[in-house]
Amino acid sequence: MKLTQTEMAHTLRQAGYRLTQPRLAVLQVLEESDEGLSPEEVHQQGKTVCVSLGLVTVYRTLELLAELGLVRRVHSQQRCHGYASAGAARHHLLCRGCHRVTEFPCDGLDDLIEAVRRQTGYAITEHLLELSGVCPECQAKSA
Amino acid sequence: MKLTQTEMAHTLRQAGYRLTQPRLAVLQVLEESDEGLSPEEVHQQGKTVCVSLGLVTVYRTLELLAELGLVRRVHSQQRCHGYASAGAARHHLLCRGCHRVTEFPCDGLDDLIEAVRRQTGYAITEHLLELSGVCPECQAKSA
DNA sequence: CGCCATATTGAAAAAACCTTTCATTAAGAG
DNA sequence: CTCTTAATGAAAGGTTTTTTCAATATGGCG
Repeated sequence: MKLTQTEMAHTLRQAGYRLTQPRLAVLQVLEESDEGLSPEEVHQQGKTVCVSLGLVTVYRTLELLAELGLVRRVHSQQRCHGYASAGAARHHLLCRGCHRVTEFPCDGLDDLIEAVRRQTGYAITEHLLELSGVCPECQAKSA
Repeated sequence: MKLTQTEMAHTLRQAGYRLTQPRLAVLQVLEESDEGLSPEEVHQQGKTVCVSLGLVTVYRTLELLAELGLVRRVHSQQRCHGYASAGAARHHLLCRGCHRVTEFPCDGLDDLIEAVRRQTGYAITEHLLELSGVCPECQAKSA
């Protein structure tokens, strides 16, 4: 279920931000698309809604919307360049404090994936599960 | 459980690649680190192992190692710039063919997360689950 | 309804990041 | 040890992202 532009606009106002044409344009583009878009793509499409829309504003708006949870970052294997040593598993646990990357045993995911395959018809070949939070050491430090 | 440099080196040779100083340096850096590293960071640390190591080689080596599964890409919320409209869920299903991003109902993940919390002591606040594969339409097209 | 304070914008410039090219080097088969 | 060629590093080229700053438009207030 997708958020409507109106709901998104409401959230923006609630958080004390102005409801500007460029922001509305970005919201509309994202709402209408069911692909993951790059800033450049949002910019191109957004200009059909708000002619003067600048790329810089797209960057700023996307960041803002992501902060407010109206938009999600999508991570493609093509475009991202952060690396960690790989063990057997492909499941990461990130610590927001020390940025450590751990891996964790991951049971029960296969069932979930099988269920999604049945429901959607997708042939699922890869998965990425990243949990993030605060590790015990950093919890202790901040206490 | 982390792969040792020796095991990694073995895999490289198996796949028909040469075992070069720069590659060993990158392997060693990644093995010794338990953080997600950027190419630049790998380069800096790698130069202490192989003085002549060039940044270009780091890029090439990381890509190669990722292909061989010796290294994983880690997706930080800071560095990546692909976006999609956010619905209620934070679970993406990507199609490799048409790059569509769908969301899927995700049951059973909470149990998994709770289990990880118990085992590791992490306070887990966020998660990202991305499945990727080929959607039914694209499967039909390529058949 | 129109004015004003200021958050927001867009353009340009700067910085960071990533890729391509190509002559040189070094791995490893023989 | 020699030779073939994969692999390297430096430089140049191209993108992508961020910073800066004057101009603009939003929305509260009269």
